[in-house]
Amino acid sequence: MNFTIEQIRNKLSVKGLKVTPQRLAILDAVYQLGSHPTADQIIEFIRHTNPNIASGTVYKVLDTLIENRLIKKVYTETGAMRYDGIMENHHHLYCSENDIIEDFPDKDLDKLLHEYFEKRKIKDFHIKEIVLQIKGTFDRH
Amino acid sequence: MNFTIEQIRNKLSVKGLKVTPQRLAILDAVYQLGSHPTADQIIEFIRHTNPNIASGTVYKVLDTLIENRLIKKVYTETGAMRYDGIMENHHHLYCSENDIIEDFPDKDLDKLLHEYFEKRKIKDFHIKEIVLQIKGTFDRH
DNA sequence: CTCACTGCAAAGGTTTTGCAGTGGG
DNA sequence: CCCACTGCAAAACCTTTGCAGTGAG
Repeated sequence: MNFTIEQIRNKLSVKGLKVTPQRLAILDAVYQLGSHPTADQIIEFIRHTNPNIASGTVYKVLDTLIENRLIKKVYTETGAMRYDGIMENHHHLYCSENDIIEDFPDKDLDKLLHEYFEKRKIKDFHIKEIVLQIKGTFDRH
Repeated sequence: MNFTIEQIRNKLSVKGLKVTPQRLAILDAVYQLGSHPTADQIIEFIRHTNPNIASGTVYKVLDTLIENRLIKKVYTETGAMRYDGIMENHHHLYCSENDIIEDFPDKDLDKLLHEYFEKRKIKDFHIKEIVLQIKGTFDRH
């Protein structure tokens, strides 16, 4: 996931958000860090180029980005929230041994699930999104 | 999910755990409360019969129960962890509007997924468990 | 120029930890 | 009896909040 600063600037503009150096840095960090960073990892990463950023600001910006559908939260096993810059539907491989979460996009699987739930309606429930938590272990890493 | 105190006592014994009033109360609370209580809800529930229990103890006992595969953690959107007494494979309906998490057992779906991943092997990853996060909204409630 | 955004610091909520004392096997 | 478990209180975490000051549009 590589976006230029110009592309990131544009993503913010399109949503009517003010383009601040902090927002650029944070969204860039989510993209560059890739594998579902925590707020803390984002702060760490940003401090290299942006030493004065406040952690409160990072949380506020992350919330704003979520509200504007530029990033997503990922539910995790540990206390800390993680953030995900990929907005296309995809699933997650969880390895509890080393706390890794990998992306698992699979169009065929999405199609299969869609067809299944077309037939198998859930009473009184309207599905918006289905995310698989595929838990297991990596053979290497 | 209704277990007698004797059954709960037995579940603990089988795992080689000491049967203490606190552990009985906590496991009983997870079963009785049903829909994925938080630690706080468990403490609240237990205090009625067990006013002196320490919250630290509750967290320790919950960890012990998880290690011994008597309960599971449920990943959630908010900061707080939730606990689940159903050990059979099942999925979850998430409604973010009212923070409800409902169980969704579905053997046919499990079979479908199992067959799918028999064919569609994930490189270097060994699947232990698949849980669907089915996100959406309840029509009533 | 103005209002949304940032920095700072304090507070809030949840979970963990250490240690002395207790009770289950 | 002995070691695992509990109660208590402090601390560690992560995240939110309020407010004064700043800067993007």
